[in-house]
Amino acid sequence: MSGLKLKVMVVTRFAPSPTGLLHLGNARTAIFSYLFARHSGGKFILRVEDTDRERSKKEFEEVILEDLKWIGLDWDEFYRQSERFDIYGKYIEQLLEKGYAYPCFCTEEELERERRIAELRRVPYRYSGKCRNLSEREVERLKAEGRPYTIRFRVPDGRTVVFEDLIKGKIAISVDDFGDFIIVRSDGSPTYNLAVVIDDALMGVTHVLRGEDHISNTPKQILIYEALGFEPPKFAHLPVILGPDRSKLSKRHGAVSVSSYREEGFLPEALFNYLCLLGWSPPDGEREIFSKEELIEIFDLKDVNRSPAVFNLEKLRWMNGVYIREVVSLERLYEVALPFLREAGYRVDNEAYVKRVLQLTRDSYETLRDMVDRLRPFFVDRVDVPDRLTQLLREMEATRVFEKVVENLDGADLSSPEKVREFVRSVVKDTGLKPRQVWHSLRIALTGEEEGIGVDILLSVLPKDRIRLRLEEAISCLR
RNA sequence: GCCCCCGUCGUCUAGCCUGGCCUAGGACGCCGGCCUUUCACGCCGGAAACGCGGGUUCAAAUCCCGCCGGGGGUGCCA
Repeated sequence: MSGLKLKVMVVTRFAPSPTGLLHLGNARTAIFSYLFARHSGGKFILRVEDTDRERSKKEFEEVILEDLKWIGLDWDEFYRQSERFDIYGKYIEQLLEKGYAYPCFCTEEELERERRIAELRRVPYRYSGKCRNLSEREVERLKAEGRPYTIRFRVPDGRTVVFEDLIKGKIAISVDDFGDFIIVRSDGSPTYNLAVVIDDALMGVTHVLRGEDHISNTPKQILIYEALGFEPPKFAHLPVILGPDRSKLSKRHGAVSVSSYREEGFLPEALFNYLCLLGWSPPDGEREIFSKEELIEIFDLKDVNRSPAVFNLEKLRWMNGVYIREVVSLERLYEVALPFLREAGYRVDNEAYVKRVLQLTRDSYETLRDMVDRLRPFFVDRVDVPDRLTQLLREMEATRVFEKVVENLDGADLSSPEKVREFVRSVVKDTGLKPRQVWHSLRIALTGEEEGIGVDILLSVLPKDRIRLRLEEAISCLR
């Protein structure tokens, strides 16, 4: 602690609504908010925005929290809006009393009709203001009748709200573009625009980082801040993430949830790193691989791009490969690989063996899913050789190779890939066959496939009894 | 339709603020070569961009204007 900074502590928050899985775009927003807070030694708050009782689901909340933790985020405070309704109630009263808001008895059908008419006439839709000036008596009467009502914010006429966005710069929006908007639903629950303002103000949020799809909400919120007598925070609207067709990344582009990437065998470190590079770039140099700690150190809003970025799975895959082969420790790789190997039904009780295999093969797969396929020969007892390849073995006179190997197996030193190559060279010499033929024959008998991991690596870790078993099986099969 | 935002290789981007160092740099992907027991990995090389049109200036990717293009919003969703 330098103790020199007298600035007010930075407080950011991530506010997901539990109406679906954690989307990559939201995950990136969360990451940027987190980095920004941690960079300045500030506070990062997680707040579940579940005011919409219809669509919010507890299961989604659980998965979102799990995904946030998985990707490496931690938070200092946690809130759930559904538990704060009484707080909102107090402020709603205040707005009503001071005339900043009023009850609206228009039904959804009525409003829907107004909207359709506006669309037909090709004019921008705004609430008509029908209930704006209802007398107190009228209001009481309608309430007494039991008519359901919402509460609308009374937007001041002719106002243009201007704010300085930390990423986009100055943004000015006229209130004519939206009109009086609903802040309390007819079931009494506050809408997003109201709850978000009260919470951000009460929680001391200083910087609101969110997707740019929220830009149009910002003037509404600023108006509420003013009506409530709160100081608005700074806003930073992040460009959205696009799919390959340049429309907002969504389900129809395929996997978009953090959990699906976890299931596909991506490492959280790699996904975190990749997401940071979408819309942000390091201030100097051309490096792309950064740890979370480094990102906390160098992250700055001024380096956030203003334009939307297209998500590129190929690059994510590449980066994941970089993490698998050279960034993470063997210990860490073992940790993340184990569940995948287990799930595939592989025998992984021998930790040293699994680690040996991983260390020798880690430079040849980009995801843990790929790894599972790639490592099959290391973890199964026997392999199936398709007829086509059995035929090929015959043509290559493979029996001679296998017999020779089995014959010399006991005395052979197969302790390393180098030693294996030495051994195979002797087999080549003894059989008089071409090196290619020998290697290829061994590959097919040992893996049942024509391509894959290096045979030298395979032979150097595979227990001799398993080598013998596969070769003997191949021999009998060829007879 | 209306409002707002954005516009450098196919994609992510550096450069733009503070014009000249830009014959525009890096990365993914792509193509070619090397390595090699296969596929990968690795190494070497290559193709590939300042949306268009005006203006300002000795000089513009960089500043100004217009156009075009893309995106987002337009909910009793967030």
